[in-house]
Amino acid sequence: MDDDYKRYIAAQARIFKALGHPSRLLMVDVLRRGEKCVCDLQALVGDDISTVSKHLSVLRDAGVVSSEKRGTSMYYRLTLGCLDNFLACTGALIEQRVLSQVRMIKAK
Amino acid sequence: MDDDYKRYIAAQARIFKALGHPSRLLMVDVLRRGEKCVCDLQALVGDDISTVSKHLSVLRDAGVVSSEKRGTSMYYRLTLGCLDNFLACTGALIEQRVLSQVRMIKAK
DNA sequence: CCATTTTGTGGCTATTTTGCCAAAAAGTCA
DNA sequence: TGACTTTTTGGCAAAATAGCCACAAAATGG
Repeated sequence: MDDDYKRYIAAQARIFKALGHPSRLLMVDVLRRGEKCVCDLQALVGDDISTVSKHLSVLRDAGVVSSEKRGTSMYYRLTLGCLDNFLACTGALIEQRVLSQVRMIKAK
Repeated sequence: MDDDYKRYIAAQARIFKALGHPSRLLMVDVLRRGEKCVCDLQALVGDDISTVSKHLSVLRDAGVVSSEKRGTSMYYRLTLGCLDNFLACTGALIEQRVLSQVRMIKAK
């Protein structure tokens, strides 16, 4: 029971971990607006395409995205929902922290 | 502009990264129900207390939690909102993946 | 069939993260 | 003050991650 709970949390942590890299979150953010091929995502993040491919496999293994081959290209789409709302919250947290840093600087 | 966007995404990725460790997500999950002292959280995850302390500093640096000393103990509380909703979504994703694995096993 | 395009893998090094122990801070209580 | 409690920090070794290059796989077009 408690062991199941820990396993469940570990599975969720894996999803957060997959999202916890700038290039991967950038790709996921763009995928919110619709599917993209690897080449598009490679142009977006600017890394070597093999690096992008490995990042995408991390996201796929975590279940965050799914892929489908059509013609010569592989298309990735988002499978994780609730991101709009949550990213708004993390964004608010970031805004808030920036503001508090500004206040700290002013208080000097 | 595009550079600011990348910085913003990187700041958000830092939050996901902080949540992307089983022990840290476990503590955060419990903190949803109210503040806890370090000793409580240490008992929860079972690691050395110095390890727990470092995990907490990662969460604090990312802005996910805040801390306050009262008496002899340090109390941590959650500062990031929207977690209930998002964890429900990641949970649904995990359920769905488990089910699809069961189907794959049965299909053999 | 062969050349080309697109994506994934293997292998490697550099960097980062993790988690423990020991010790330092910072309070608290007698 | 001095012993004790709670938490943090420094330092270290093991493990994991990131990102590049070279090459393999798979599909397409001529």
